Amino acid sequence: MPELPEVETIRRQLAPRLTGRTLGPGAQHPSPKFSTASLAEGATVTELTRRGKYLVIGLERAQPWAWGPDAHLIVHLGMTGSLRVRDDPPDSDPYVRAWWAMDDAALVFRDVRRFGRIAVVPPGNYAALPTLAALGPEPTDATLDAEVFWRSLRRSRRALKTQILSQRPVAGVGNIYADEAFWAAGVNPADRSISRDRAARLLEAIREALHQGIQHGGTTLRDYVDADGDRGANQVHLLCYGRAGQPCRRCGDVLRSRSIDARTTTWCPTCQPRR
DNA sequence: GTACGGCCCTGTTAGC
DNA sequence: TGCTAACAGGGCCGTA
Repeated sequence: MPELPEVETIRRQLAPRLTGRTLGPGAQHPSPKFSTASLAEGATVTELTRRGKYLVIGLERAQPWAWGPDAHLIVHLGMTGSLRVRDDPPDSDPYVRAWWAMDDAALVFRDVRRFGRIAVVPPGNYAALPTLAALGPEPTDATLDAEVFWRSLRRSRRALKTQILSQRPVAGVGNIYADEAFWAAGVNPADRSISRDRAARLLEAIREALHQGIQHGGTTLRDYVDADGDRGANQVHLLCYGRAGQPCRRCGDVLRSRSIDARTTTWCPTCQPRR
């Protein structure tokens, strides 16, 4: 499931292939989650950026939109989404939710479970995407220090993992990297409060987990492929996520699993005691 | 404003 | 073997 490292991997691959190219006519799934993709037709790609798990594709068009000559094509990959430049027409693939012709190729958004999302909006106007509009700072944001992070976590009494998955304290962390970071920091994900020192460790662990994910081209458990259609390599480096019932790599105790906020959560009862 | 539960969606897996 | 139910989960929305 694409989180920040997977989206960043795709962004880096697609940026040189899309920048300056014009998106031609294509097709869209009728769901409102994808149908506005047609608004990008006729536009030229100016840049590819990323906010959290959202890919933000800058567009400009000679014939302006209702709001002006520039727009953002927002792509969220959901759980099973992929965005690729393909040579072959995607007509026969039932899981393609949107595509745009590009000269002799096509930009193709494929998403089996339809948890993904596409939107064309005025630049910076993300009202149609509430989570993006209220997104917390990027993990690399220099203004996000331990103090800021700790104060953000202190504002709520929800489980710490729920807060991290909300994308508010920091952007881009999903279930996999959250489990990895909580384990690395020795913080119990079900805790509802955290000390300043432990918040600092958790923030550092989140940054390290995401950095490692990017270095390995993302994590592929089942569906994720990058813009080349290749699987990521980070899954062999996971130390906690998906290892319930197996021994902790740090202390040897058996890792446990429970549901937090309807997300399967794996943790070590010895390394990550409740506080 | 915050917390929480339910829903969307479909391939895979477990259980009978 | 074949069927059914449970499961996976990011984001959104309605309700309390």
